[in-house]
Amino acid sequence: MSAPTGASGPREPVRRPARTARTRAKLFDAAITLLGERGPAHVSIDEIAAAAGVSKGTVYYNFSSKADLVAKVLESGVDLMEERLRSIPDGSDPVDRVADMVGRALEFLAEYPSFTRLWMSEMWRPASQWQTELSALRDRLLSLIREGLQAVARVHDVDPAVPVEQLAVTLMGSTMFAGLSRDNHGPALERDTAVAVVMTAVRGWVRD
Amino acid sequence: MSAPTGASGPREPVRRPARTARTRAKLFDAAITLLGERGPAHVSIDEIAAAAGVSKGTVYYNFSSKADLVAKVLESGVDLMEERLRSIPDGSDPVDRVADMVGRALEFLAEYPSFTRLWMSEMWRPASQWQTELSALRDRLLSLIREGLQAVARVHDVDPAVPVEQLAVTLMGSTMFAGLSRDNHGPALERDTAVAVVMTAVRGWVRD
Amino acid sequence: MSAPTGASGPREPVRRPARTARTRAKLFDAAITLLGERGPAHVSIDEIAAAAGVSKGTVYYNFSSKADLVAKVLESGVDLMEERLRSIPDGSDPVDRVADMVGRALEFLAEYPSFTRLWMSEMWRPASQWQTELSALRDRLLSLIREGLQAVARVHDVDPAVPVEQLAVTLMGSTMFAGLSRDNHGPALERDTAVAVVMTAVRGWVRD
Amino acid sequence: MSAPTGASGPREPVRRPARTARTRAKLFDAAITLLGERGPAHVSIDEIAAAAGVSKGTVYYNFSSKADLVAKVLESGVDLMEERLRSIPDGSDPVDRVADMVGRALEFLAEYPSFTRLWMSEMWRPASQWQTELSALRDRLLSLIREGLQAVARVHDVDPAVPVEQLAVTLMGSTMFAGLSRDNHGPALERDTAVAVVMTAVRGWVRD
DNA sequence: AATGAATGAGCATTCATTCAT
DNA sequence: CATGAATGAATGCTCATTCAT
Repeated sequence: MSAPTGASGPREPVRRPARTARTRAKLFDAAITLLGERGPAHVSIDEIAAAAGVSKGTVYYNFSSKADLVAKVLESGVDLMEERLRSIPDGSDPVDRVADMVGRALEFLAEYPSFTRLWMSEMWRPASQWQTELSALRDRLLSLIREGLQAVARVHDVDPAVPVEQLAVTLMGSTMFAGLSRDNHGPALERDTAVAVVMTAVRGWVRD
Repeated sequence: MSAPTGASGPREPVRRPARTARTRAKLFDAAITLLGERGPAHVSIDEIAAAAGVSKGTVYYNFSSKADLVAKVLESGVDLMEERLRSIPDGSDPVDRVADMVGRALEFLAEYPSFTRLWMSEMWRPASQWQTELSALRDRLLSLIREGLQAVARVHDVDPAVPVEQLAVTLMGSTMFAGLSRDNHGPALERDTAVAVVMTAVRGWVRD
Repeated sequence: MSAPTGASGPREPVRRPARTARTRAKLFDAAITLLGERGPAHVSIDEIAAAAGVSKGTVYYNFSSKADLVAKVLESGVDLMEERLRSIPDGSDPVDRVADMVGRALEFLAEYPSFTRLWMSEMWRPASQWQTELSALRDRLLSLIREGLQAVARVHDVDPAVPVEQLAVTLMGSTMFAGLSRDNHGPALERDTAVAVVMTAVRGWVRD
Repeated sequence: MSAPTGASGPREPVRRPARTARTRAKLFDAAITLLGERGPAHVSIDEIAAAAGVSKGTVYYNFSSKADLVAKVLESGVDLMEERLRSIPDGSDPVDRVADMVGRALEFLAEYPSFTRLWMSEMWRPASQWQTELSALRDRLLSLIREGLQAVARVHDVDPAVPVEQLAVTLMGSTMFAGLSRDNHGPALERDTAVAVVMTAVRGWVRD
């Protein structure tokens, strides 16, 4: 299973970037899987290096520290997820668009269960810890959801007692728990059913 | 702030000298805070012992291993939360009872933010890891929610496309994310508003 | 050869100090030898532990870091040397007392050649590095020499163009180089001859 | 401040492209400073390369190993110092010539404090270590001093109890300590005073 | 002549765990 | 009950060195 190397792209216009890019991709792949399965603390750099087929030194040549590697992996995962959620075609009813977002998110979570677990367990740590702004990553996704909900609020009559901001947070929670639960119990749950379950909240919010 | 040592229940032959009980309480307190703040992997037994004001040996006199300590802490937290959620008076409309549960859960999460964070990041780990049945703990809470929802389904017309089982999972997700978010952003969000936000899902489910 | 564990003494009145004291002594012994022979950078903690017959962890149980160990070794060596130089009986002519000091210093250097080399190579490092005040250690010895010279100046007519302060520094240099040289070329050089050579400077200073 | 690259002499076939020469000079400069400040063990090739503004590979293109670089730096420093001390005009009283040597040495040490510190801390290491013959370097300087002293002995009545050989060693020690001390305490000490202090030993030796 | 990516051995340090007292 | 000294396996990280380009 390939890791969400997403937005890394052709970053440096240097002389021998191909080699580096390949190395990094291999590391991302290996890292995401291991980190997600056992959690950062229970995976050693040695293991990641071995899984990626490079030497330990190479990890440190490409990432400044273990924390940096974890952060970069998390970041690239969120990049990729965001990209997917952003690419939803305009036009349909805002509620359908939110449903689409939820569906795509669930797909993504099913595709990268390791990322999901990793993201889940790091997400709410006091921001300081993995120096990257985990909260910034979180906020990027939350903004996306919020925007979707705001679009809904613009064309529908919604419960004014429910702050969009907060609804976005709970929606994110529902989606992630649904995704993790699906992963845990096998593909028992249809994608559409899962979406329906999560969307229940949106339907309860809209009062038309 | 004291840790949720509460419901450890009459697990051990009660006539354990008082000293032990006090020692354990101190350890639970210290452990819960540190573990929640930084995650089990980033807290050493030394630190916990120091924070509890006992020697390292004492930790091992009272718990068989670090994993055991973490498991016991998690377990006692879930015990306490469960107890609180169970003690909801009968009689009112099932929807109100679910709302009450959500409210109490949010209160609990606010009271023990460290436990919340710890629980959150361990919750979805492949069950093997901390040998305790993390999933068993999860299921105990999920059952509670499920029962609440089933009671709702018994007296209300609910969306048949939404499996109660799954709705319970997403409700748990919403609640925990709401709780964590509240903790992160200060007490900005009123308890009742938070409850309303989470309950949106239930309202969307009920079709009366 | 035993290390200059000197002033460590019965430091802590704790419960089981004997074991600790013995462990530390073994470590000092092993450390001084290895550090002096190859320099701190070329001796690993593993080696020191092995030479002392303890485990690596024990080193860290007793010293907070490698730098700390080096610093403590240096300190205890200087302690011991100072002690020896201080114990010179009063009464004789100040010049003889200085000669006595030089002689004892040379003896000490011959006794602990490893310490000598270590001390020599660390002595003039920019004070910051081994956080201990290396310069403080240096100054302790310099003060001793300076006092000896001042006593000389009090009863003899000395060259006023030569600051005592500076003469002390050069005397220290002569002595250490003489000591190292003696160590390098075997015991070829008699103690008394070596003293005479170093004392040449004092004799040139006194103009009676 | 430029490093004492000076006397590297006509070692390599002179028609080495200018580029190499410049590269080496930059490396010498960077190396001398860093090595002196922190000691060889605490300076990495990366740092030296960076400070010299070249890539790491370039260091290895120009020097066979780190030890080689250190050795070459040391060697070229001693070369330069020796050159300066040799160029003292004949004619005057041998004692004055020795004083002149001491003065020039002190000047040199003040000019290249980094070299001084490096030289000082490596000087007395068991010869094996930096495979260069450190002792050979030392001996070159000692010979110079010895010759100066022998000239003195030829025209003056000197203390026969003091072997010239040994006096040379202590003179070297005095001079280096004086130099280092001057560097440490700022230029507080006049050159001439410093010379006078060191020369005290010679004056004590001459009995006219 | 120079570079930078990759390497892997080496090392300081941490930490759960044991055990004699 | 409790402690603190000791352990040793595990691990993050550094760095001299190599080599294809």
